[in-house]
Amino acid sequence: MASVTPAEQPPLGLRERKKIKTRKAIRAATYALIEQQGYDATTIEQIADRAEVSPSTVFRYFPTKEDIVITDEWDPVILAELRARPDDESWADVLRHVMRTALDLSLAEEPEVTRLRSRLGVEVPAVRARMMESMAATGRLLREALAERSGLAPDSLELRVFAMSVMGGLMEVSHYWAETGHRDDVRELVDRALDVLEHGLATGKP
Amino acid sequence: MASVTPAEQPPLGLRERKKIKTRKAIRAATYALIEQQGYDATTIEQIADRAEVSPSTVFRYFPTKEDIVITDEWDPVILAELRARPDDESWADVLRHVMRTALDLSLAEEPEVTRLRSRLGVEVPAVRARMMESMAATGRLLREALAERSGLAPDSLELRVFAMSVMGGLMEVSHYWAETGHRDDVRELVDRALDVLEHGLATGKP
DNA sequence: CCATGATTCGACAGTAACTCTCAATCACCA
DNA sequence: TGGTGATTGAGAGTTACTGTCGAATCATGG
Repeated sequence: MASVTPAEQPPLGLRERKKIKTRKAIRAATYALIEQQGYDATTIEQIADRAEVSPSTVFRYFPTKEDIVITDEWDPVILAELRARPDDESWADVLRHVMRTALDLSLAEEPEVTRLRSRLGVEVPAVRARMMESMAATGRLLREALAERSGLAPDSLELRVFAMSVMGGLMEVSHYWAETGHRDDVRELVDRALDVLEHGLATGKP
Repeated sequence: MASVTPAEQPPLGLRERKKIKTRKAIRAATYALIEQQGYDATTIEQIADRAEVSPSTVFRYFPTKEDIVITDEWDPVILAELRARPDDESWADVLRHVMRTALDLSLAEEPEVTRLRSRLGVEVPAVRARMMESMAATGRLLREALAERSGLAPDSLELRVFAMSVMGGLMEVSHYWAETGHRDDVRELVDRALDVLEHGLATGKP
């Protein structure tokens, strides 16, 4: 695999490099503090101290406290992956593939963070809220892709409902994963979820 | 119809009556202020003033500002309706019926509020977040009902995913309704959404 | 190598949502 | 009517977040 990393190759100036470093420092500080104190008990001031920046800088990098936790850099990757799938593949298979890629990357790069994040998604309402926002955003991406694939208008009620229902289902997978401490089989969970989304509920009664 | 109103019949004491009045006053004040100033510009203090209570009282009645906007009293009604449907009805029909009842009630009782609420759902992130929370809660109700109906465990991944995906789809209907100023045909929108959720996307290609 | 212009940073002040506490008031019941 | 427990109001405190303003830092052209 030829460099499957989040971002860019352009020769990045010193300024940019510093920015990335601060960004990372803030996120690392946040994760560490949350691990040992919990989310609410962790204040922006503490984060700033630990990351060796001023509180104002923290806000310059992340609009809200929740964003420090949930922001990641996979969206462009996902989008690319989404567009790269063959035209005749069913949406479920496309999603299966895309989700698998995203999960693999995320789990490989920073496994504890991935877990912590999904745990916070169940435990802290504010974080959950922010996650749903970003889920809705991804839903909009998804419906663009599905529009091309299905020939439906991207803003038709049908497509919108469909995309959001898929995202809702996938979000539930994350919660389920966090609640029932399953280990590495998130991907299996995703597969099962996509089966449900594709074929509907397999009820006991016919 | 014999009194299809949110709540109770027991002879309510003066204390209870006052509580209900204050609650209503706070909500009314909030809606009025938001109509004329917008959500963010409206502070709790203003709401308290207008409702002729103290700010602390406002917080006593509603945990957050968003709750003042989105709280309603239909959940018990919905739940009852959900359980009352015949056993052999398909989940889609059950939902169709329940949603229709809820919408009819809500639109009949306070049409402007219903519209405003769904508008705020698109415009104000915090409100949207709170709506999704309550949507998730309703999703849990839904999956209880679906569990009885389908024979699946209420906390099985499959059922959870299914319920949340349905709720996601329905939430999108509300957003769609708010964005495209459709008039009275929310119910038609719901019908179309449920068709999608039941049968999947009707794509252009076979 | 230095001046210039653009960013970025830290410090500070301000707002508003929420929390807690305590004393005063009020509805209910004997 | 007097006691009692619930409800309220006032106030002070915490914290996330916003805006502004010089100072410091850095990329760039001469």
